[in-house]
Amino acid sequence: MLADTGLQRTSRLWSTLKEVCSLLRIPDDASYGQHDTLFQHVQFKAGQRIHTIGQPFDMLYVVNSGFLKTVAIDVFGNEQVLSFPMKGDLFGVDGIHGKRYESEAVALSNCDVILLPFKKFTSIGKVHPELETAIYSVMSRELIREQAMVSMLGSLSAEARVARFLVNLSERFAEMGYSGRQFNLRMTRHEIGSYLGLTLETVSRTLSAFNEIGLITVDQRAIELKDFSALRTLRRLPPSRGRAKQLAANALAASPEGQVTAA
Amino acid sequence: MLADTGLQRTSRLWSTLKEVCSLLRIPDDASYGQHDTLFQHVQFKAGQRIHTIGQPFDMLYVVNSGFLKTVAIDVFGNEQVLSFPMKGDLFGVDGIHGKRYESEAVALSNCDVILLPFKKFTSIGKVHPELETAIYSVMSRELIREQAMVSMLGSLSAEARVARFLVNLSERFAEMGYSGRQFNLRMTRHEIGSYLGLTLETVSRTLSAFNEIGLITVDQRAIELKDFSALRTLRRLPPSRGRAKQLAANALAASPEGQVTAA
DNA sequence: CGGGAGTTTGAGGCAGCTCAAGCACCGTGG
DNA sequence: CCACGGTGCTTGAGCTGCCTCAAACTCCCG
Repeated sequence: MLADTGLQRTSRLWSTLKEVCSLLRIPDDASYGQHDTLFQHVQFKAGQRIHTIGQPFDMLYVVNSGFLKTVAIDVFGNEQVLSFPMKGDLFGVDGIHGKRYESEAVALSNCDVILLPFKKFTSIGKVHPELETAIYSVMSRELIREQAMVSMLGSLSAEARVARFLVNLSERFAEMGYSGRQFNLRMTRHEIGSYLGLTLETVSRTLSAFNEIGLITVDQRAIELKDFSALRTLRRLPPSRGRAKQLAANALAASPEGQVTAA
Repeated sequence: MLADTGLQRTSRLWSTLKEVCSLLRIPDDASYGQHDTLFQHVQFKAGQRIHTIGQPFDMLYVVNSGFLKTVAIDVFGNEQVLSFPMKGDLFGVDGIHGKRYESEAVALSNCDVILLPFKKFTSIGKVHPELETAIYSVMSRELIREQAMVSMLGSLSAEARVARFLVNLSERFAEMGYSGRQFNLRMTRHEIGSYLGLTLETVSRTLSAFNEIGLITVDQRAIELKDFSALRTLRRLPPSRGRAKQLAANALAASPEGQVTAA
């Protein structure tokens, strides 16, 4: 089953339905307490795969701690990062339809992941109508997330994408009880670029540019957000000194022999 | 069956569960026949809105005939086309999570749409376990579709996106029993561009380029696919349009009547 | 201390965008 | 019937944001 994809020794930790729901930010229901079903935790080390493309689907997964990425591989063999699941996120949903996972999930750090055997989970849903609705709700949430990604990739500039990425990360960290101002990236520039539809160089340059104009400070993986609201609303960077010079040079080059513009 | 793909004026007013499932391409189940619940059809004229952003959610929708678009509107008021639902497609799913629709759905042609009151629909799911699984499956399918979009927007060139768009459309038309070779686009260049993360000019130019090198013929909304497999595997057009023309000319020069000089 | 993976930065090129102009199509009203 | 206006489509020309290629630097780990 999971053995070949790097299953670590099974932890002795188990979670109740109530705990799982709380993790997933699902509205609680008193009746869940009655259920004595326990869900198993599994530990993964950085780099290990939780599931791979084409592997038969039988589980959903919820992140209890740690950081992961999910990756699609297109027809031409290119990897594309689809999401960075972290505490409270559900993944594996894309396996439901075709009975096989359509993406792969990789641990970016040591992780603690809760297994939700799909059949078992949905059968509990029949006993607890609230849970069933909640499952639909979580899947809907995932869909909305993907729609937001599509929207972002379809219309935002590189700077705006990176800015939103930082803001989203910050909010996630804050939700998890960490600082939303200072944090360490868990992924490489390459992975961020893949996620945002940019090259790693563009990501690096954009972060450096944000750093230069005081929106953030960045040192390798360490990030500090300095101007949250500017990041939030950023659409396009103001002309840099370099670009300003360039524009000024162009303007000067044009004016001497050019016509005088009427006021 | 519902195979009457004809005009809306004679369309049926109600469908059985069995018919809805068949439309959705959900594995059938004999027990559905027992259910006497009927689902209402509603007709929309081109341009009419089925639901708008922020409107309270209570229904899912299935397209019985006609063509629609779903649109997100981002923070800055920009429209972004998210999908082009057509016969057999489900939409409205993004409303489940927040109890309000996150996107709006607009009819591109006259449409016949089946209403699925969410509460009623899921409560039937409790009686028919197969149906419940099927609902999960359809939602999972939608998620996979969005993932594919993200993947496309993140990594493919303009030409590849347009080519895939045509191929996907073609396959959908074929599934619906129409010709997959010749069809009319139901959406504007602007809408296609928004969907693919391109400008309308780029869409237009790309279609013209495909036309010039013989992959398709295009005249306004009328499309004919000439080289399906080339469209399928197309990654990037030869370097520039100029050179593309050149190459096309060279290729044609090899065949008898192929003497073509660059314009 | 050496090697590999990740990051930064520069220089230059090109795909796709912007701006602009003209054409095609279609419904409406004279 | 045609004139007319509005919407959508095509095509051109120029620009630029992001990519590509390349080199050097940092950090980590054995």
